[in-house]
Amino acid sequence: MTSERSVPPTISEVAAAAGVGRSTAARTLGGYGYVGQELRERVLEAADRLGYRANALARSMSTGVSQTLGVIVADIANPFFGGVVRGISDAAKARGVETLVLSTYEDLAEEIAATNVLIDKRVDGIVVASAALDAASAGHIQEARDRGIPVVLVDRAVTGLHLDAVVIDNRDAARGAVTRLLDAGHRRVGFVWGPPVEERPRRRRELIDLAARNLWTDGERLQGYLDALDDAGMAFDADLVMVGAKTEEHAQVEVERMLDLESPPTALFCTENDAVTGALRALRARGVRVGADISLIGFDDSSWAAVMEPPLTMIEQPTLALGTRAAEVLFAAIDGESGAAELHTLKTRYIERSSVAPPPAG
Amino acid sequence: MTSERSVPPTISEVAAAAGVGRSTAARTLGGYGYVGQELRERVLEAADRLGYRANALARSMSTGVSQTLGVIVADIANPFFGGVVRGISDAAKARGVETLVLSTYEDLAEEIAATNVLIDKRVDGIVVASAALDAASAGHIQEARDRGIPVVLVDRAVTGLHLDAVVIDNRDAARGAVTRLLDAGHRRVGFVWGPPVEERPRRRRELIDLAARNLWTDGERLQGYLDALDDAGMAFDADLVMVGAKTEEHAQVEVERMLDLESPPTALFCTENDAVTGALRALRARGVRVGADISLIGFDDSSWAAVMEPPLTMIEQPTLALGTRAAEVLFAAIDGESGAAELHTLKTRYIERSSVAPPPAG
DNA sequence: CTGTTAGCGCGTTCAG
DNA sequence: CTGAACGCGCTAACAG
Repeated sequence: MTSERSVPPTISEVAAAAGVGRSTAARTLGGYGYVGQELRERVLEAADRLGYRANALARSMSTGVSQTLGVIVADIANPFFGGVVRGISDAAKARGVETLVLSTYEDLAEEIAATNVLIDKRVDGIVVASAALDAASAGHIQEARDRGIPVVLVDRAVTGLHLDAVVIDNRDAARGAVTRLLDAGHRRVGFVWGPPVEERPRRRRELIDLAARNLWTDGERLQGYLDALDDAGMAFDADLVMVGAKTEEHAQVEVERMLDLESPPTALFCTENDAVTGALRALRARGVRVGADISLIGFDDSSWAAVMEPPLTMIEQPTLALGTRAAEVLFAAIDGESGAAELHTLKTRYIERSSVAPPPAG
Repeated sequence: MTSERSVPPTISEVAAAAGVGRSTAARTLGGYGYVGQELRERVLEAADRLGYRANALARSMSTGVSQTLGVIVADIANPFFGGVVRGISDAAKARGVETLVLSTYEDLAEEIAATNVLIDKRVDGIVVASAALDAASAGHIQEARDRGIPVVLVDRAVTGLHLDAVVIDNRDAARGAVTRLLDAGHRRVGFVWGPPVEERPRRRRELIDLAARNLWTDGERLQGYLDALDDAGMAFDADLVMVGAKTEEHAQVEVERMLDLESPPTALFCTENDAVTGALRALRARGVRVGADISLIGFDDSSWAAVMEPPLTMIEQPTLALGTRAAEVLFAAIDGESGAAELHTLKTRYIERSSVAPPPAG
């Protein structure tokens, strides 16, 4: 029976128990200012005996620092963001800072609400993978900045926002992957995942405009796809790009549609994990064999990709590094050491396995 | 140029701007007590004009309620916990409460540190998937309780701790899965994943003791495996259970070892996602075909399991429900509506696909 | 209905 | 080196 009390002891109680003034106790327990050897020990002993634990809330109130940073991502259950968040919180923990994570599920209204919550909680900084498409829809981010809270973007830069951003080389990665496909001899390469529009853009120009007005990652990857086509002097065929809802189910629908074309794709470039599984469902439904009848390259490597039949060639994103880098940039800003806003681009890794082969003869 | 100030306006400033007393402003902005129609509007207008936003820290200090709950899991990047956390934060958000997530990576020391942080931040409640094996190593959880912070366990109950816990029917699920394998005619069923001991337990009794002294989930699943064997009147063979590090790599090593036995398993029961991929690596390395040469059932369904060749039969865990339920139980405790500690068991779902077949003839 | 007053627990001058 | 006194921004009794 330790008969603990349900209300935690305050620093004053510790001081009383130790027979010293409040501020002497505060100084030793807070680790600042001068305290004599003897009193310090008495305070420590009393604190230990009473089970004293500083009230972080009260401390934050008077210091104005919460030792907490906020992270806003689309979906914490997505392994990609899981990795990013882990990277951030690892870096934060190393600095003695906690991490508050909020999910928005790609909803801008939720993102705004999340930002307000973080502002209200007086976090020391914010890392956000924003769903905002441009500066005009990023007022909430501007507001955080105006209130003196440093913000860094991760995974997705927002065009027009003069802010630090940590992203990967989406465009180059996509271009490289599609080029590999082209080099293997493919002339018909399907692009799987977004943009989320109803009408299929028929002209190259429309598609580029669309890319520019879309989520950073999607747009960049689409541009990379077009780059590769350009490099090879090939025309773009609207029928080979997926449009509509970005879900596994719809990816399947779109790939099945492509397979039914008169001149179906002989290779697929999938820009998301769910795009890969959706495409695989379509291939299975149509009895098309990966690596033999069709080639495939996906984004977001996962352990299962290596045990597929055949093992899938994938582009791996440095999720942890994305997070730790974002945290570093944020800490620099918090410490007032940051200069002009910068775009930090991390490299992806092309993992070659067995899902790419020359197109079937004929 | 909106020329925002970097220090946010306080409620007193709003009151001054509106020409009313602080508490009138506080009452309208805080949404409590009576305020006249006209003054209320003046306050609202002033607050809006100044861009007032309540300081949640200060509010928490005086109310003693932080409107925040803490969640401690092993690894936020693990899709399983990702789902649980999402379930919790969805339920929390619906209640206007925020969620603080901390990862421990299965390290008890980290878990204790995380608990202390949450106590210091005065969260209103804690949900934890604890790595503690018994009440003796769960002192930190007791301490939170002693300080009046409700705690509910999720995914893993801790034997000896008189606390609400929300878990799945691990033992039944394992027993059911292994029974299916046995019913299909298999006599040699390998158990893949844990316990993490050096020496392979030779007797059934030792294994049961081990199960009892291990992580809740692991132990229960192992018991279920033994149950199924008992039901079928079959003897347990120590060579068919994996021991050692719980990693994908080691699972591969252990499965390869099993395949090299004089009498290798004709079926595998994998109790984790990484156990499945590890096992698949081993099968690939040995040229053993799933569904033909060997049957397999895994835990933790994921979208990729459905597109494997053949599609994998899996046990799906209700991750979101686990989270929402844990949150509900926690809220009940916070509201003082909870009775005696209870073990809430959620059902898993057996998803039959094509990785189970009769053992090969011969 | 409204304004005044007193804390919440801690950090931080500022005399002693 | 120590302790008293004030303030952070807000809620909550309390009179008016």
